[in-house]
Amino acid sequence: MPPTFDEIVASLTDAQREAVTQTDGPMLVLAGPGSGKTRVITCRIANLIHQGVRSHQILAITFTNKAAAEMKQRVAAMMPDQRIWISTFHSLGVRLLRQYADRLGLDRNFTIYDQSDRVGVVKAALKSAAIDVTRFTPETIQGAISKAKNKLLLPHQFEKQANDYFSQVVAQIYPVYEKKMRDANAVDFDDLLMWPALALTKDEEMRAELDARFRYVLVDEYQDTNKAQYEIARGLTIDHPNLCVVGDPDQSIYRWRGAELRNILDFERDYPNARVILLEENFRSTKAILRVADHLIAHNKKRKPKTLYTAKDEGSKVGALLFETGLEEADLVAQRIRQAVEAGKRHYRDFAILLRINALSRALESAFTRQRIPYQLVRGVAFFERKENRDVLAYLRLLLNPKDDLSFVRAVNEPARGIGKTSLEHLQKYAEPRELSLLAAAEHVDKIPAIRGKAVTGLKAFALMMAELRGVLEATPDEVMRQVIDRTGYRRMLKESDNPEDQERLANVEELITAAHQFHAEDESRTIADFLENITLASDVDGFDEKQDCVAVMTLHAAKGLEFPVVHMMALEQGILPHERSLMRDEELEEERRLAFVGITRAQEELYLSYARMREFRGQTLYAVPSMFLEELPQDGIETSDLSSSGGRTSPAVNTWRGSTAGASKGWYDTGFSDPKASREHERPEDDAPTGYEVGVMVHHDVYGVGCITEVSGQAALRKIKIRFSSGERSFLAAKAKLAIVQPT
DNA sequence: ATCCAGTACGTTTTT
DNA sequence: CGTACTGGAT
Repeated sequence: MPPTFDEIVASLTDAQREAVTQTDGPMLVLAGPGSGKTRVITCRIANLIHQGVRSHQILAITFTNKAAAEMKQRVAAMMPDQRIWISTFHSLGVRLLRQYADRLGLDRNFTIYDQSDRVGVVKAALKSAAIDVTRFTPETIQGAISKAKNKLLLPHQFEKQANDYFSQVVAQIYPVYEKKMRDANAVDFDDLLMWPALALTKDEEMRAELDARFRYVLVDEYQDTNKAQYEIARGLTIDHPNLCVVGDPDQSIYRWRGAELRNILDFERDYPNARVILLEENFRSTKAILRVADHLIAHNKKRKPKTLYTAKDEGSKVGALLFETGLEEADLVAQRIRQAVEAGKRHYRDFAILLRINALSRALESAFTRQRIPYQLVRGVAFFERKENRDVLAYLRLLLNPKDDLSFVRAVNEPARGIGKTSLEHLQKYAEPRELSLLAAAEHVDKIPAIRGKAVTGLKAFALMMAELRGVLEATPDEVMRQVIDRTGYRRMLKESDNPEDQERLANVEELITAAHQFHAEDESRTIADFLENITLASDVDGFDEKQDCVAVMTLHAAKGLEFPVVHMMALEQGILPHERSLMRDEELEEERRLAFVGITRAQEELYLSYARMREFRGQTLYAVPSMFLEELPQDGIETSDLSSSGGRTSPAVNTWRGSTAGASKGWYDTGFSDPKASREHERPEDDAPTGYEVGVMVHHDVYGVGCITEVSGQAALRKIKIRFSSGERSFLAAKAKLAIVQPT
């Protein structure tokens, strides 16, 4: 029997209850980590409904789709059958843009470009504006445009305040970029916030309409809102200032993305009669963990101090673990996890490994695979970023939005249709002055004399095929996907390829059909367009499934809002955490410290901070300097163990390396020995005695059938090979496995 | 037009 | 170390 609403309210602390029951007027909830923030928000929503507020008058905004889904579920548990609008800022933006498309001068079928699409647009803009900048990468320029948009600066406004050379270059490209976006009927992530924000500040009629519609607005993770998001929240709550924002300045980790800590710090200025509630009691972590977190974050100067406390036990000491190398770190952390599970103390799902950068996950993946430890890498969108999947999705995007030139270029010659670089350039030259999309130009290919031969028939066939496929769009998402894969020839291309990697690509593309099917099965009203939108707006954590019994591996950013019994934070080394690019500026360094704080406060019972003496980086092994944050922890609160293979015997004191070489500022020191590849070269006599087992060779196994070798490692008796069968990947000792090489026919 | 091999290049974090 | 792009050969 679930508790009644009254029982739930009764179980809240005084501060929490006040945040839940004071529903009218502006409210700022400063919620420390683990202080029951989500509980407060969901109870507040439930309470509003309890008081008779209509569910469609409530808008709750979260940071990720996962958080939104969770919140919906928790509200539904208390107040069933209510349809409350809970979404991310970006999803809200999409809905507003589609709803008010006419008013904003947008076509309703716009495509949402992700960052890699945007880089493509910048490249195209550079090309068509004939600007040749070798000094700045398209990525950097894209980043600057993104920043401008976060600040709600349109091209002409940006130009006015472009003082340095870089900004002036960006100012030249920004309007071209915008033109291309409009021509392609595309919007980027920032547009999803910028357009609604500008509309709310400029179109009073629209603003008042929306303000009246959303009587109660709640914003989670308010410390991470940027100017555009601020204006959206503000614009919706002028006539009905029932805005409740929840956040923690100490957990602000998106400054680089335009987040303005000022938004939360100045809330009381914007809403002078705001009620401020502090949630300082932590219900998540042990005293030992909380003390470490508190001590660390106290080193930030630009900060409002607050006291964190918990009624929980002291718990075990926080462990600082030193390893010899990054590889050992991964191996031994994996081993510790496995031993705890095998001893029956823990489940795999109790563990999380938190990393500053994604690149660190490689070593872990290999350690987990070797030790047969189940894990999930929380990097949800990676699957859709594979070339083959992007290709297929490009077809779909082009079908839904024929003006999407970027997708046209991507799809038109994959599989090959004889349309090369020169033909495409001719097509572009024809289309641009005529304000035609590339697809429309392809339909007129007869009028373009410069295009000849195979390219003519190829373009015609492509245009015709797209026209035919457009008729399929009404089918279910999975059926549309299947038709696209089949009728574009994409499946055939992969199937007939003799490159073994293409068989995996085929499997991935087929997985898209399954994904579309599942998407539809969850809610039958969803279309293929919804599917595409969902993919582009998905965040990394969205794919994380805490019910699966495996170790979670993710970045510190992705971990925000989650909690785990045991947390391992890895690579606490200068240059990684804090990241080398933050070392120059105090504000960025403080953000790194907050990032560490977020990581530490994810832990409920046990926390381990690990680092290594040496770390392989970009092919060479460098000495690492322990993170300055380790020195900022209460020394009596942590227990340091040297688990390195040398046991600390041979290593000189870390301090003797400091500040001597050029690498000092970055925190890296050359170890003086060359990269491991060189030494591996010595011990590779196995290449002289070929066994026929090479990557790409097809083999037959008595049990698993035919598979393809994906990896060969080790030598002689220890030579191992990894084989991918249709049933999955398996490793064998080459000497023992009953394998026969299948001769290609 | 296409393919491949060689090189240049860069690497935080993400909706 | 890996990928992405360029320039050469076919």
